[in-house]
Amino acid sequence: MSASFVRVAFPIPVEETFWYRNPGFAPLEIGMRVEAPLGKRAKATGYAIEIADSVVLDPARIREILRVVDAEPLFDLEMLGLGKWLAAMYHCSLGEALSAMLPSARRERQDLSEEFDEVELSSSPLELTPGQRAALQGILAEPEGMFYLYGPTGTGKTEVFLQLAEAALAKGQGVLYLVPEIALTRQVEQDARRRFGGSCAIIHSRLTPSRKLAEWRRIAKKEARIVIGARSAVFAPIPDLGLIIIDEEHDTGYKSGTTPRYHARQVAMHRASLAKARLVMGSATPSPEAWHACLQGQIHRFDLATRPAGGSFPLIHIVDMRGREGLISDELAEALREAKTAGRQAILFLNRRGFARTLICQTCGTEITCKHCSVPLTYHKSSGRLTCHYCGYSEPKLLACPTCGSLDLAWASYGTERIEEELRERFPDMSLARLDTDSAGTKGKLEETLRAFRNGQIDMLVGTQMVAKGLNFPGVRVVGILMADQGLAMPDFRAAERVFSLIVQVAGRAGRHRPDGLVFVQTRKPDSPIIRLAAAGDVLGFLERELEMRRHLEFPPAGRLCRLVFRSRLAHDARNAAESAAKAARHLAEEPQFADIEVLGPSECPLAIIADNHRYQLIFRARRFQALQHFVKMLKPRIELPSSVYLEIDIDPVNMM
DNA sequence: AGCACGCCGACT
DNA sequence: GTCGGCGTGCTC
Repeated sequence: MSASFVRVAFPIPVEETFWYRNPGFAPLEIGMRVEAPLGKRAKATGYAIEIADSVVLDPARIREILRVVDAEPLFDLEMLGLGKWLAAMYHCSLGEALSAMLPSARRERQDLSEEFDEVELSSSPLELTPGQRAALQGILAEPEGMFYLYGPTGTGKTEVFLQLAEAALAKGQGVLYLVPEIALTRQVEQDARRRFGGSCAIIHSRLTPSRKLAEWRRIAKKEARIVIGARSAVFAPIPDLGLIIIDEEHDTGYKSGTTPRYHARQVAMHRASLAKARLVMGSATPSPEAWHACLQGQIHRFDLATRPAGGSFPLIHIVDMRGREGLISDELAEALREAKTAGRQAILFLNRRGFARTLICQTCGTEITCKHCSVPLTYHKSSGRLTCHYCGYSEPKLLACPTCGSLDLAWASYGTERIEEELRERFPDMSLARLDTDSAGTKGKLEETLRAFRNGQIDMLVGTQMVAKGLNFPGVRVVGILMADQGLAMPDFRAAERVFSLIVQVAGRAGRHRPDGLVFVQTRKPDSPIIRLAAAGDVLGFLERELEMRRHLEFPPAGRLCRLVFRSRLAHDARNAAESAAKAARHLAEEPQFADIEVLGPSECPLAIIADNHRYQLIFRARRFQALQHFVKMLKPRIELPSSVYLEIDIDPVNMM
């Protein structure tokens, strides 16, 4: 029997895959990981993607694999196909694609003991509103396709999702339930566990690798039939997939920020269509992309309008903060006191953590910025340091301006820490907790804060986006949105979309169970159409306006974008590479087949330096996605990069900074 | 990516 | 005179 050969894809930014001889110490199948020498590296872990008895390659060049990592394959041919699709779609290597899809544990987990907490299977399906019933029946009437549940917070999308899941499970189908971030898996997990017991699996990137692999195996073996997870769970190996749910569809957490920069919604669409499964998305503030697809008839939309828990939509006031001192308006302060008197609670939202966004020299105007990134440092009073929210660099608080030596340094704007302090001074009799990534710290503390707030032991919760998403607190009457226009001025065409959905989502925290919610939108831009539409809860108005603007500018969904970022320690290298790539791109775009392609740039990225890397960008815009993809594919080998420059390719970029 | 080779500055 | 900086080139 001749020695067999195995083709291996490595998670490196290189298109090629590599053949090795298999000495045959352990059984080897496609889908297993192997260790092998690679170039000057003694060993690297890659994925077996093909096995053959012979190869057309100089035998002298072929090396042997060192070890087979897995006892059972991690992926089958179907998943391999998905990996190839992912690599082609997002212009990365197959190994990089597989590495993003698969768990990375070095060894199989031995003990599966702590798997299940005892759960009572008490909760049964709830009575549905007419809107919920129409959606459920409408979706179940179609064997496959894409659907959207559009409805304000509290109108019971989750219950429809759960009943759809129940119907799929009853037919023996697997279910994938995606949520935008890890913090939200717990709530859905509890609901689903109560309803479906041990057939749930949880997948997200903060599981330990061995735990993740154990969940992966349970899913592949059909021991778990409903998978709940954040972005990466979209790759879970669910046999007979019948339903994919995307909760909070508009959330940017579904877009990966590292190579491959995939969008879980895009992957889910692809998987659903391959598996002939239903894809059901939902949000109170749909993304313009999804809304456009609804209008085009690609997605079938159902509207939910009433709150089953008996709440009603809150009364929203815009508070003009121009010419006012301090951060809490008198109107809001009064409402906070009234809520306290009535035994109710309040949430204050500010989308910036820390104490203050940097120091500004009052004499020369110098802003204290990060040494390694082109962003202002944020002062954290708890640590007494100025910290960079991009690279983590921090330094002690300065006493004098580094430019002119002036001692007259002042805080520019606020963060949640500073609000917390101001509120403690102003409302000494009220209890207060802060919720952001700094205060969350350990997992236990976050959950303790949330529990205490839910039980009414805390009067006010101050926080960043973390308070905005998915959390359901029955006692909340008042919501204050501080500096609501913050983020609108960002040089990013999605800035309006983000500010709008945040305001609407935060406002939705008020009065979910009682019809007396009060929301204060504090802003220095009370006339901004975005703020006005958000305060009016006019989601349709916003989407109409936004889609009109996107059409006008040919931004997504009217056109599609691809963004190339060239980064290097050396500014001129990054710049030169971007410029020569732009030249090559413009040359290629002259071909008739690429008449649709527009080349924008190169230009410095809005965040010109991150962690000492200088960044230049090039943007391609096209109406036809196929043409754009083909263009990037043709262009890539024509881009010459010095090894000091790294190129990031971002299809449908979400973060334009 | 990661690892070694290779050619120019400050040290025992 | 070397130690070591990180630019460069390659990976079955």
